[in-house]
Amino acid sequence: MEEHRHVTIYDIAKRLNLATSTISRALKDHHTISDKTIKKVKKTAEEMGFVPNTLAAGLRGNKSKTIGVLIPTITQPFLSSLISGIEITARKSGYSVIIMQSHDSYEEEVNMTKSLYSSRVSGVVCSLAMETKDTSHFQQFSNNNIPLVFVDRVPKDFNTFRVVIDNYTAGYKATKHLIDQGCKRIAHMTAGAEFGNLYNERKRGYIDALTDHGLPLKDELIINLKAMTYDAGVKACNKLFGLKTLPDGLFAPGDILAVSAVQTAKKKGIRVPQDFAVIGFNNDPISEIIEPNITTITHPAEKMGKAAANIVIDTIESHKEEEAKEITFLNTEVLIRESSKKI
Amino acid sequence: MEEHRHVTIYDIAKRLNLATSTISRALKDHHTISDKTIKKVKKTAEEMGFVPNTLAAGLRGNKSKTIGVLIPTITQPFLSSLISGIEITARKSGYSVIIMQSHDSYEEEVNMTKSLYSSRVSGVVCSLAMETKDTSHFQQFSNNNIPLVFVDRVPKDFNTFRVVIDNYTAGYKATKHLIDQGCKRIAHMTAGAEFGNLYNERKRGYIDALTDHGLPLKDELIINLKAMTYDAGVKACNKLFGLKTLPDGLFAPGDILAVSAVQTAKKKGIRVPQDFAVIGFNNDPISEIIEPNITTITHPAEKMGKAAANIVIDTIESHKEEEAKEITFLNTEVLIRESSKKI
DNA sequence: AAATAAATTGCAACCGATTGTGTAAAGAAA
DNA sequence: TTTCTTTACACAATCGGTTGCAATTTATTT
Repeated sequence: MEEHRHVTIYDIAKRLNLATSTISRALKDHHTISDKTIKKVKKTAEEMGFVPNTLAAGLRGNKSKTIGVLIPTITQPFLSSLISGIEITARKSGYSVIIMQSHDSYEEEVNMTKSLYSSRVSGVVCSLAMETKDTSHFQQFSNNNIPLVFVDRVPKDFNTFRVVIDNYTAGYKATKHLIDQGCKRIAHMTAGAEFGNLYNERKRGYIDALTDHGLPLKDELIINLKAMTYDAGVKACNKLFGLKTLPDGLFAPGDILAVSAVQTAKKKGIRVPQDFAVIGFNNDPISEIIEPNITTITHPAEKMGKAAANIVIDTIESHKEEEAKEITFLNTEVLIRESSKKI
Repeated sequence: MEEHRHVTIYDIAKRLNLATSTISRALKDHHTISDKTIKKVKKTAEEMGFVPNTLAAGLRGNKSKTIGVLIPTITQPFLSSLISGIEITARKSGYSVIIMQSHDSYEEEVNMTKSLYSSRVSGVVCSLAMETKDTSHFQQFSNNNIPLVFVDRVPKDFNTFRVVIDNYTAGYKATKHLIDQGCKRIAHMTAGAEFGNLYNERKRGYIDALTDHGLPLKDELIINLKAMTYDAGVKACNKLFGLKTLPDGLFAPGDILAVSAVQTAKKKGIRVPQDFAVIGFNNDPISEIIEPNITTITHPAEKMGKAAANIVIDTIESHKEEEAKEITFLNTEVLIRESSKKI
């Protein structure tokens, strides 16, 4: 195999008897270069098969036209859609996307922030690992003017951009929907106190909705899960279905949990939605395939990705030093399907 | 906000009164540097908050410790698992992963290969876009000694590494399984002639299995789909269920199609598996959640990703010029669940 | 103690694009 | 024709690690 050497602007310069600076400028339509030269340079570059070396450009400018994405895992519908949104938006503006999975480990997350910084990413989009309770490892980005956007699972005490849904309101709406359907004993699953306070917020919404509508809050109906998995959901349901008085509704803060509930109920002969109305969260693909279809709260994953990427890019390209680090709230909706339709 | 300046090896060198070359070598435990110096340098680097600039290193060495991943889309269980495998393996060896989605567009794919080349990725893992019929845009990698591995949807006439499953055998096994269950009229869905000959292979397996077991091959039982979507599956099933003699089995080359078949059958009052046995492909999460559970062919996505990444990394680090570009076959299995159990 | 070998560290070019500043050429105004 | 502008391009430093080779110091041998 012949060792082709990469074609550089030096090669073009030599061929055309021009300076490399002229080549560089001509290739990006700099106004100080004549049209004639620009045309000539571009043509020659094309002919010679020139492909710019972004490493060199990045080194010089100390930025790489790259967005780092740091998330717990990509094999999860919500997160892969999120990434998809980021990638599509980034690409439109000529940015590449580097992906790293923390697998919900704090230690990995810390290492990965170092890697990303080391790669001189132009910006970072992150959804925090479950384990993370301290975000000082993100300080290096803020300190060096690298835009940082947290998505979905965000820290509460860190001054950066955030793209989220209003989990409190979503939780409230979900619960209210069940109440509207006539449910009186609505169960809820949640995750233990966590740093990114997403499940706590949903739970707050649940509690307030109950209270506002004169329903009692029963501890036995709130199940704390360690993991948001199918099996954990089944276990929780078995506990619920073991109560003296059964619940007549469930607000599950994740579709996979809702699915496990629907199926566990079926097995016990509990009819969904007649005896037991279920609402999930996320609008995962499975929620509209399972039978009965699951009523859920939409979670605009791809939109959130696009929004996050746009914030990163805008911040980079606006060159503003001190920026207002706003929180972007995206809208969620109750997507009514069969699993909750009592009326 | 104060503009922190990145700490460089020059800063460390100045502080310790050493040459930058010494710093550089000390940081990577070069044998010509004394232990004392190494320790001193590392300690100072740590104190000063030094983070190596991989762009600079990459520029010098003309490689970026980055693996480019070019796939149709990441929001698909098989592909996101594939990426996950790549990312995990890459990371272990200190490589980053850049993701790009072609969205099955040939034009996008071409542009993305340019981007990847421009970023001087150390290697590339790719699953071809549906539209792609010509792979000359990948030549730039081969020409420049950048390892290229195709996964799953691979070209047949391009001399590179490939990581695949044996689709023919898988198709054969799937069909054989239905035959073993007593099916006599087995339907099949497939995709029109495509470049990455994956569905054709599965179909070949289907045909040979029928033939080998003395079953007639009926054109009416083979449905050609344009897209492998739920809706396309429903439509195809309606066609099947409109035949004078109904099929008693279906080999769907994707779980989503199998799901659509199971549900369509249910609606028509056709019992699965008693009247109609179904086997899918991929072992997508949904296949074990839907009721009845779907018998499927395992498709080791994460393993394939790991294998592909390992090939890339091994090739880079072995520095071999002329390498045998083998095809790696990963194993698939029939995962028997309820949707096919007639006996 | 002299000489040779071995262990350390320094020097400087290099990767390739970018960009501030300087200069020559061409055109306009005086 | 001379001077002042523009216009078009060249020079050279720069980004920050890496690495071949030279130089210096230290250790070992005779």
